[in-house]
Amino acid sequence: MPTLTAETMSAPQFVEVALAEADGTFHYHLPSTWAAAPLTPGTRLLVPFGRGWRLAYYVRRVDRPEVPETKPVLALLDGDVSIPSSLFQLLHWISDYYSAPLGRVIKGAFPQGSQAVVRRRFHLTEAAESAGGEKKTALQERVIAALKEGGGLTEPQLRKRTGGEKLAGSLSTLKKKGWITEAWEVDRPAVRKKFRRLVFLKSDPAEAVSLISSLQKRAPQQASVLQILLTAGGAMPVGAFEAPLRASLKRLLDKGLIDQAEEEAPRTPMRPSGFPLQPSILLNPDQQGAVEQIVSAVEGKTFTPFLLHGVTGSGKTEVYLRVIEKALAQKRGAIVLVPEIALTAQLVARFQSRFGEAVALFHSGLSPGERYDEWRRIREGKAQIAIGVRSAIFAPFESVGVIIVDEEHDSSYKQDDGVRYHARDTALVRGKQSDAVVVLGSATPSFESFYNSETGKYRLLPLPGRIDARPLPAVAVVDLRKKEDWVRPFLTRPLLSAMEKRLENREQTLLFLNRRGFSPSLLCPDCGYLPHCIRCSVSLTFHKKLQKLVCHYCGFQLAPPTACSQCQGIRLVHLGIGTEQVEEEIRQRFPAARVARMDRDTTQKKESHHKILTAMAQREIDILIGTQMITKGHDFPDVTLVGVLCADLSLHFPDFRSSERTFQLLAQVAGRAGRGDRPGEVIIQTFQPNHESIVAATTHDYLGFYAQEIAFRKEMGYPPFCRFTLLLFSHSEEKRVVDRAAALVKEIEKVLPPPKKGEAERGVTLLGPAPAPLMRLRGEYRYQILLKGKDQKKIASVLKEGLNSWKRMERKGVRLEVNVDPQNFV
DNA sequence: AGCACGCCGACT
DNA sequence: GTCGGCGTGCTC
Ligand SMILES: [Zn+2]
Ligand SMILES: [Zn+2]
Repeated sequence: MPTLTAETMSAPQFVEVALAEADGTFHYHLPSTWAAAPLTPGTRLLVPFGRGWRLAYYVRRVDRPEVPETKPVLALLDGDVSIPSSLFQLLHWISDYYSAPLGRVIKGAFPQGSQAVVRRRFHLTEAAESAGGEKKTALQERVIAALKEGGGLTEPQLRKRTGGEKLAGSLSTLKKKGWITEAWEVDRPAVRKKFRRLVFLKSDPAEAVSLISSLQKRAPQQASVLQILLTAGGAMPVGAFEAPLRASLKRLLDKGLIDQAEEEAPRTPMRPSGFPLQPSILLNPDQQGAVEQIVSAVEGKTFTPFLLHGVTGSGKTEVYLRVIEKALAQKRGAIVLVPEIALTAQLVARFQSRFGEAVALFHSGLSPGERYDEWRRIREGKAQIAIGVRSAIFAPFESVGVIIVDEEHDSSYKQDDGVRYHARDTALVRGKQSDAVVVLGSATPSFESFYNSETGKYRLLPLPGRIDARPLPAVAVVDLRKKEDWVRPFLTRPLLSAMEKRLENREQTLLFLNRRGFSPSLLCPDCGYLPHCIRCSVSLTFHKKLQKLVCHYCGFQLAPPTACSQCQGIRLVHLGIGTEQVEEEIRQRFPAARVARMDRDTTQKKESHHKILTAMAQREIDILIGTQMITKGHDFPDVTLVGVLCADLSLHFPDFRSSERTFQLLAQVAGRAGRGDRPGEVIIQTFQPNHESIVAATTHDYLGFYAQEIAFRKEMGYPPFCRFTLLLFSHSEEKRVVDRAAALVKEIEKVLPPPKKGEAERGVTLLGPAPAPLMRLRGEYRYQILLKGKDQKKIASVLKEGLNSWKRMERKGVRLEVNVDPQNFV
């Protein structure tokens, strides 16, 4: 490997790069011929690393490397995509704030699969042929056999052919013995531009016409091909010609009468169809006021955060559309973030009917190719609006004018593994970095956001009225403690009679239960035993259709036992209820009704989700039962009754936000009732009819609920009055986890800032270690510690020191994950 | 991620 | 004694 030092050559160029596979950054020198290479941050490079090659991301130039000897960058691996510099700034912030390796953050900002693949290929050596007699393990034998048969193979290819999960060991042994060699290679990305062949006329239309008539007799098919081409405007993709004409096409090409070329054929996500065009509606005064304020901020091109607080049906979307128009007029991009389950065809149709091709779409249903093409449409300036889920915050605009975060309170904006960023908070930072306007919209804003609007950090824009002044639905509470009202499990007299009325009137009912499956556990009443997951500390959910007990955390499945495994009792009973059981009960109760269920189990297939929604819209369903999924994003004008079967479920989460979440959920569900011209009714069943979340939901009183809860948060010193960072330790041996967590706590305690003068509490306090609410997951024990403080900067510095200690400490294989601003404490 | 190195208990 | 698995640190 040619290396050089600062002394051996004149003015070498040094660069800092980040890798997705190794934390930190590394320094290399550029080949001297590249000195003027225009590198932009995020540019992908091939570098030597250890004994192999890696893909690396260019970060910046450095005057002087940190290490005495640097290796040279080998090649530029940039394909058709690059990251705009304004976005790179944001990636830096994410890496820093969420304490995630920069390389991994950068990797996540590129469309998946669009990167060149750097890997090694193994070959058999001569020595291996002559070393037949030496002893080898079975896996090693299989590797050799596979290589003998298949020539050079990559690791995934070998894995497939040998069935070996743990190949690494065998490969390195074989390599050491000199029986196999490896060669590094760079392969083209799996996701690439798609091309199609285009044929076109070489002559102008007049000449073509005379050509056609001259061919008419001798070669009528060729003439008709030319005619088709002429009619199509002179050019057409080969694929658009019917098969019988292809031969004539080829003859024309051979004769040189027409020509062909390759053209990119962009893959576009399915466009929703069948929705009525919504004309630009007249704004009510509140909407008008909101639009004016936001638009003037957009014109000012300064970072301005707004909180648009409007109940469901208050016309937030129309406000968004107007604001986006303004940003586009300024030649700046717009990003619209929407929670996954709210990103419906209905919403997309609305944006596309207004903005057409300018809309690029990002959601989990796209193929990698579609995602890549949509990404490039934005990068190349062909699309100005990115609408999508969490990761759409990385839309590669050079310049963003407005970022909208719809349903900003939704917890799906927080990524819960890997780089644990919060898209709403990231949106605010991107807005600040780009001098853009950020609009957070919600009917039930997160307390953090509403608090920020009270302190003046955000500008509050209330939309108090519903369009057409439709009243909010009447909400009734049914006390589940009154067992005399129970007709069937979780189906009470008041709810059933309200449903009967809807069936008579040919109106629709939504039943909401936040729990899928048939029953959340089986119980042996003789000994109290509940079947648990073998790898997680949760009971197994019974799925009737599947005839399996399923772990909702790790997917473990078990055939349902016929007898108790502890006492052999055979009277196993279902404890609690899930949507599957509700569906069964409802079908029995209302045999004539058309019943459907929408939850993760019934929407596995790609189009099933859409099918249910369409059936619902066309009134082919009388009663729809579902989980969270039914609560967002669709207008069902004929739903006049919403039943919440058990409102308590979300109250039991081990989380200081559980009251807030429950209220938000209930408000959201209630918003599904009465969106047409008929008034809606909501029935909430609960064991805690006096709980503040439920009381507030019955009166649609966000402000009252907020006032009460925020006082409680203040008293307890919970967010928004403090910040949290959660550290999660995990390992299959419980005592190691406990021990290592305690050891780190000891280290962290040394660096906690002292209390301010006159205050009892330190600037950052540490809670734990304590078992995580889900103490075991996939066979690993989990303990956590929580850092708490008013000043995020202080928490961050404690965290940094803590992580430094962790790096130096004995870790005994225990994993540590950092979760800044955790939303999910399980 | 992949590799080398050092440590420690097991075993020819 | 030395083999092998585990844990740790390093890769520019
Ligand atoms: Zn039993
Ligand atoms: Zn499990």
